[in-house]
Amino acid sequence: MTRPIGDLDINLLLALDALLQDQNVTHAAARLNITQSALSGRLTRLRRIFNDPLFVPSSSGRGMTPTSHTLALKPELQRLLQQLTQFVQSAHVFDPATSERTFRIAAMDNPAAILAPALLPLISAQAPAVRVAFTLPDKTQVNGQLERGEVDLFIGTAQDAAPNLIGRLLFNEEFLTAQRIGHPRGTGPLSLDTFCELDHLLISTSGGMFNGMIDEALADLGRQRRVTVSVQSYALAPLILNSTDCICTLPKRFLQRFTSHLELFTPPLTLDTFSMKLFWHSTVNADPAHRWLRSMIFDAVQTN
DNA sequence: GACGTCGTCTCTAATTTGAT
DNA sequence: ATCAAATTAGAGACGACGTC
Repeated sequence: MTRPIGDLDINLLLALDALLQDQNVTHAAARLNITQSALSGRLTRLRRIFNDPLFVPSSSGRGMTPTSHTLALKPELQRLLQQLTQFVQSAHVFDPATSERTFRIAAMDNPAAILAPALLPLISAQAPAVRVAFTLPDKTQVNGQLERGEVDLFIGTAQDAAPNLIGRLLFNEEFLTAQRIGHPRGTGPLSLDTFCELDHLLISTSGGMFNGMIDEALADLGRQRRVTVSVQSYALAPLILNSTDCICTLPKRFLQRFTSHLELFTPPLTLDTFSMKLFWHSTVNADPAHRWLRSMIFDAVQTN
């Protein structure tokens, strides 16, 4: 009965490989830089694991001859050792040109829309076989996903990230108001009165809400607006603005992607700015592949 | 988290065994 | 007698576990 592979360690595989090369315990031990006795002990353990003598004394009385079982193991052993060598090297080296790695970035479609157009050409130029998956973050799950390695990076605000994550500023963001080109109310900046009279589109990332930070800012001024459409996805906003008379107040960098269809102007009230940050877990901080991906993202932000 | 104890494993050096 | 492999004894390293 063969023993479970839990008894097997890499040193035993290296011993078997050395014995196959030298077919002599003393010479193989010298190759491995251990004593003949130590290699003899390893051979004993290999024999127990494989339930086979593996090597028998040569008829000449000098050296050991591999059994047919050992010779059958040889090609797979060499493949295994080659794969182990590559596995160890891959932990220290990341080659974008040959990597087929898939990176997962959790980001709302606002920062994804800002980053992806600049980021993806940078990545494909250096790493043609690398794949990137942008996923919508579940704020209750994303910290655990980062810790478990299910997500590589999270792009969001500090309030959405756990304090133990490593975070770096990507950009500071301010708000602009957008309306479709040809809007019946005319062009140019809005007065606060007109702003409050028009229909508004609101993006509710949690879904279904009709009030947000802008409504709170208006309330501080003793004013209110009318939100007639609430959507959960940023991607819908330009489409709806383009086909209705709604106006919408959204992050500047996002809206600037759609200036061919939308007219943008400064909102008629003071709104807080916010910081968009990149977050990752400390377990991947030194990972060469992660470092490369983070550098790509910071480069992409610079070009925005 | 630091520390001590215990059991297991692996090593070396010395010795034994077996083939020629 | 010589050479090579196997075995044995003892030492050290290491992990698991319990205690503080």
